[in-house]
Amino acid sequence: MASIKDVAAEAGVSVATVSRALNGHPSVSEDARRRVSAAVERLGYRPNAVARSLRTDQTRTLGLVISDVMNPYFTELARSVEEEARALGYSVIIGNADERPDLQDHHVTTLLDRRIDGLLVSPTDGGSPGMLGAARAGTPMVFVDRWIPGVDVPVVRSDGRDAVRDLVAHLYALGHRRLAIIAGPAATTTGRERVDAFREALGAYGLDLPDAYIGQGDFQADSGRRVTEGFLDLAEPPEAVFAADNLMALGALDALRARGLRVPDDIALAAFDDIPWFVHTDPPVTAVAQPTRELGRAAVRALVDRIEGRPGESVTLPARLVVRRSCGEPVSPEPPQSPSPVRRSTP
Amino acid sequence: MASIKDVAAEAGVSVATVSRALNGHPSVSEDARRRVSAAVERLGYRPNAVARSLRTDQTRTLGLVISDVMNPYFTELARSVEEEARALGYSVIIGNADERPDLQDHHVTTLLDRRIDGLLVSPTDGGSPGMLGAARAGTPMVFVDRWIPGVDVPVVRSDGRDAVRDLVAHLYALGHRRLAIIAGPAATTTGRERVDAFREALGAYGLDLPDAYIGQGDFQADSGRRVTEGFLDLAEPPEAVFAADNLMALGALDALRARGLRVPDDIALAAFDDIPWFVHTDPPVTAVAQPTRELGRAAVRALVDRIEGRPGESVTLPARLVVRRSCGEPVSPEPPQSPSPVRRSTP
DNA sequence: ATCCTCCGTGTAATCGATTCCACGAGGAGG
DNA sequence: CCTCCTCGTGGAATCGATTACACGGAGGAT
Repeated sequence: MASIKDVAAEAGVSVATVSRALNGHPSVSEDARRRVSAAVERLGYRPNAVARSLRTDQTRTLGLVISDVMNPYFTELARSVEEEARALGYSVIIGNADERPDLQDHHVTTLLDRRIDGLLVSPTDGGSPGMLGAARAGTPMVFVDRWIPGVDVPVVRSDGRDAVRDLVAHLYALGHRRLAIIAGPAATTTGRERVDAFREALGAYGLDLPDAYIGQGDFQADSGRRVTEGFLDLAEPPEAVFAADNLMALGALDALRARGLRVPDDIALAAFDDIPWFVHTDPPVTAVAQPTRELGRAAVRALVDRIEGRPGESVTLPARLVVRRSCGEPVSPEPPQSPSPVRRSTP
Repeated sequence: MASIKDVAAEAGVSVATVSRALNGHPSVSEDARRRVSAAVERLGYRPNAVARSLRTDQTRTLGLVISDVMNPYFTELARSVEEEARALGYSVIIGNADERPDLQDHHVTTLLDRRIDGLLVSPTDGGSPGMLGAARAGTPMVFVDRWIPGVDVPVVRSDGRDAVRDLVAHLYALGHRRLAIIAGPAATTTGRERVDAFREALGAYGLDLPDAYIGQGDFQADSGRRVTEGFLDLAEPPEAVFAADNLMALGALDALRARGLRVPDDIALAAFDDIPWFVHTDPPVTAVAQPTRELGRAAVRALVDRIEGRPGESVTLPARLVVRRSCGEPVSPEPPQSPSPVRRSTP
């Protein structure tokens, strides 16, 4: 592979001039510029990004450590992150943690060793030593989707509280009273928040959320299956099940089908995170949709701000309820705008 | 960030000794080794992978340029690639080409600039200049899923011919005679092969595949929708539609639903590439399943073989038909093993 | 004519690792 | 006691870029 020296020799100038010509430095004569371009062309020269990174101490690369790539929500997030990063002149290296803290740590370490310019993380747990160390050491960092309380890092996420309230209103209107939730891991913020939002919304209707109706899942399909089976074995099974992510909803659907139960006639189902396939499941699944694309873009912008010395702010975007048929036939033809009886201030 | 010099100073030895100690070189005294470890520990030192790569001319990184990450098939492929690579001590940088040749080229170039050790590609088109150049220049490279004829690079893929024959047999047994296909881009091998396999299987039943029953798609949901609408507008619409990938099947499902058609009663549907969601669509979709995980692993092994100087062989794995309800009720309780009347030699 | 600026260019230091080569100490063998 | 190895170690070159600094020449001001 041709190096800058070869180009210099070919163009009959010094490496310094080649470098300057290539980087658009002003003080290079038109003549030199042309000869360099010609030499580059002839040799098929491409600058070695590794050498450049070593010298400049920047890789123009972002690390993205994601909880689970197989989850369509995160796939879409990853995609929008890459898009926005590319638009800003950065590459992205994705690490898939598979909801495993040890893998998450492995990726964080590897990315840091590669001297990425900044790190985007949706933490699997309360924070591995490697990650906390990086945050403390001042590596530009932004949490996306999930975050770790007490760590001073901008957070880009979506707030599902209103949408969950809309969902409970929707379920209530359809006559459901015994509502259960398949929760995510308590170690994650999204795991806890969604349960809290659900309980709070229930409270507004005078319903409570007994422990038996809180199933502990791990954001994977299998756990959705297992928890749902537990619900069905209860003396008084729930009338509606809310899965805290789309994969667990898939598992729940599996379990219900295995028992020969019909949705929504025998039991209602809703999910957090909307995905294209929910339109085509049997029945189409009512879900809380996050503005995934915007989340990814906002996260990248916040991170690049940090990298380039600007503040880099936290962003919270609202989620919204998408009503389909899995909780019962929609009551009215128009989508419920905000049917909750307990209004929040909405200026 | 602490460098090897800091470690050397802290341990009271030279940088050469630190390097040797860290890389398990034999001729380092037990004493020096201990002092280096202690210094590393105290400083929280991590070797700079960028500097190491520059010197050793290897990054221990693989590039994966994928046609479309949002396609669950490719997501799973990417995941298994990363897993196997990690097991072999490599990292993976994924580039999403989004079925766009220009983006594919962008990623290939970027990855090459970063001096990745090897490249895994599922080409979007007939081969962009950058990619062909890399192949010619001797960059270790392996094609996965799709390939480019005439380029001397190992190919890891799955052969759907038998499975497509099984599918046609299945459709025939259910009484369908007018069979159409939503094809992938003719520029891709998988796009062409699946049509060829389909036509060949049809031939075995004395059926032919008129041009009107070959819809030109691009492996994206929208094209599946569009092509399906075209089929339905025909004077004699097909009785069964075979989508050459899962996303186009999703689009087809959309279009059918929009027209108020029932699957499989009004029209049958099948897809290439099986995904978890097909179990839960309405109706569950009959599909040709590729051994995706094995494909990813085999591809990485072939590539690493090349990188490390071993031959690196092409691999072709068989796909298999998974019958569900979207083509009609399965005729027999047992899965069709190979119901095709035209037997191939199967020793 | 002299001095000062500015412009274009080249030389060389630098980034953080790996690794070739040389060197001194110590042990074995003659 | 001398020579020859072996072992552990350090000095310095090297990878391919960027960039501070120096320098020569041209042109303008005095």
